[in-house]
Amino acid sequence: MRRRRNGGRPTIADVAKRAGVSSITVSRALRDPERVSPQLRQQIEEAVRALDYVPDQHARALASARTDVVGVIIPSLTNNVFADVLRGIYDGLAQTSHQVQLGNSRYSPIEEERLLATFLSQRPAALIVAGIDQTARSRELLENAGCPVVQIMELDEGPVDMMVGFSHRAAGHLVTSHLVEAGYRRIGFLGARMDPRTQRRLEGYRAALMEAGLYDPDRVTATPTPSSVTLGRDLLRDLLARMPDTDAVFCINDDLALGALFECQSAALAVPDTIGIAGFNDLEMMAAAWPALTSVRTPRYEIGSRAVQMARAAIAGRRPAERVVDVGVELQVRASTMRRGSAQVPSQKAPVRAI
Amino acid sequence: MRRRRNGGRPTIADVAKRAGVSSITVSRALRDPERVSPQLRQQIEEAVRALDYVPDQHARALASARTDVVGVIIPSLTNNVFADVLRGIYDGLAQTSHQVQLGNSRYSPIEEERLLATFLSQRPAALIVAGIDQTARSRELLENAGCPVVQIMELDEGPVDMMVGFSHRAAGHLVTSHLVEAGYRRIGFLGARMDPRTQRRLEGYRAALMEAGLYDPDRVTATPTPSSVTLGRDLLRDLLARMPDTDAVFCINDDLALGALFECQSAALAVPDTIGIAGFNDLEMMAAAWPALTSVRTPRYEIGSRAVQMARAAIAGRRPAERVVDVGVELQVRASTMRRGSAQVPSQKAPVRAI
DNA sequence: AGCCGATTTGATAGCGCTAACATTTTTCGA
DNA sequence: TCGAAAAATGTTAGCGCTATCAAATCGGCT
Repeated sequence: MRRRRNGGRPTIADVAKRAGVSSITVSRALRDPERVSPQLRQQIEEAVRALDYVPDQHARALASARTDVVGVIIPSLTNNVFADVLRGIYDGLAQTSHQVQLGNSRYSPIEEERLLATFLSQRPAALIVAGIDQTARSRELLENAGCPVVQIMELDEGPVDMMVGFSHRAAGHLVTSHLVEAGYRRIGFLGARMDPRTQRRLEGYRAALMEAGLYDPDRVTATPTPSSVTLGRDLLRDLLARMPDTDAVFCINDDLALGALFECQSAALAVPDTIGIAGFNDLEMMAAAWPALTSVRTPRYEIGSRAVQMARAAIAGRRPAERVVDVGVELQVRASTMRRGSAQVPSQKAPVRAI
Repeated sequence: MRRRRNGGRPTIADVAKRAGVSSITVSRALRDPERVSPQLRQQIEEAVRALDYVPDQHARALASARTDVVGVIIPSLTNNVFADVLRGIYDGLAQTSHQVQLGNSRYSPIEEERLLATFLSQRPAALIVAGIDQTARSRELLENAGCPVVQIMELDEGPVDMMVGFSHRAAGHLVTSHLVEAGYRRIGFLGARMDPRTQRRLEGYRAALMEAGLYDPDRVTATPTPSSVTLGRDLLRDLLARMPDTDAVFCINDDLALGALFECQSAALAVPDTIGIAGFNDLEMMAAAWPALTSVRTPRYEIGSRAVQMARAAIAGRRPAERVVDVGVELQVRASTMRRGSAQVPSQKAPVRAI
């Protein structure tokens, strides 16, 4: 008596025998029910239920050189932004037969390249990767991936395949313009990590201030250090030490903005009157802060679910017509940039959309 | 000419031919180098390098009924706590041949059970699951998993296999006792989500106040709603409306604590003098807040990396002697609970360890 | 030298599934 | 009613790897 290696689980042959058909018919009934007569289909379904049959992913992958795995490569696991994106991805894939293979590149293009190579060796059904700043080799790997590829978080003319995101440059421009319109004139910049997306927000900031004739490079405070609330405090303190007349700051993300707020509180600087503060991403806490903090709402969950949606369509052979999707952003103006006596006080009810 | 299904990638047979050995020897050289003579081993390594050979995971899984996949089931992707744990897990597995299969149970035991069944059908090398409150069927699945199982986040007498975490009850007791010692007498509780771990922190709170003769069930404010900073504000507002003389709150997590702080700021209640605030987890922002917020440091990253470490040891057949590891917690006393004129002001340099 | 056990290497036979082609059955227009 | 095309089902042959057992080689000891 041969011992089964798989621990006694029923195989497709068991189902076939019980349903009185050949195993290939079972395979078809499972994979492509349309191609099997209703009669047999029902018998097979019954047998599957009776035996509690679960197909073996590995055998399928080996035989068909295809898998149901969607590879996802993001630069950080702890960044709330990517957590939301991930949630969108997982939710989008929850009721399907797809599984997620998650890779953390830790903001390293080299690590990203390594992960990409590993993932591709497993012939994924699709790939979702963050950003557009892959190494040349990564780009090459993606182009020859042989599966749908969705780049997320950003917007660009030349996607490898598909793309969902928004323009960080435009978003940076949007916030900064708002600060100008709110009456601030000596607007600083607080940046951390300074990954490519952050750089583009800085570009938007710079452009907006140039247009307004208010740009002063000395007000840009940026560090490669990973972002944190504490860092937000430190950066604002530094900036104010160097440029004490700074009357507003655009913070590259909400953690820095929260840190800036705490720093103002500890230094007894009135927000928004002495200093205006704007963040980026509009995490949930921004609306709850006191004063509530202005930010830019980025549709992170939506990016994840749209990416999955596009990937699934492409897997099914129905590549979407629009290969680059701009999900846009919305400026959420709150108390932290509503200066007393400022002429322009946008309504909180009417968020401004970028692009 | 037969076309290869795998897209021209070299197989173990190609490596074998090039190295002048049989394929089984290559297999052994890769899996268990000790069992192959140094001579052949070197030839094989060279061939692997020359051909850029990467083993096919699926073929291996099919042939050996084993995989390198570590299944991880957590209740939330967006909760910072689990993000840190995950990072520990990914880092611990980064330089190995293991891969992570991540499942999000969304705090639903039923969903957890479903995920467990799916994961097990793929014969993982090990499983890491959050919590100890599995359904009976889940528990049964875990007990017959046929692979190492590590339960994380909590502590319990009866682990399925191995366990890494800390006592939430003891931690809740620790913070609450601190509030008592700091001179607070009408100490409220703010809770959200109220999953099993949260419940146990509440138990600790209750026990500590009972011991001090200060327990008042009316000061417990808990809701099944998922936690958020805004919710922290709302809960504190509710509590103060009902029990205006409340002089401190233990918040089930740092988001609620931050919300409580903002609520106090907006209502012009002095922290820590009028109201003391303590949180849980000690996220990075707690130290940066103004005033800095007292919290309990939970070693989340460490839980992830220890879990991986134990799982790997067990996979290698060296099950650790200690099957239940208590990573402990540390009370971080900060300004938010340092009442002016209070006799007892613990030094920030000497955190208190629970258990 | 000769023998035994240990070590190293190889041949064979699948693991559970599906691609590719073969065969049978059904459908339907002329 | 017949025949050709379409639809449904089956047969065969692997996918790339490893478990299992068999064979060859080696070292040490009498």
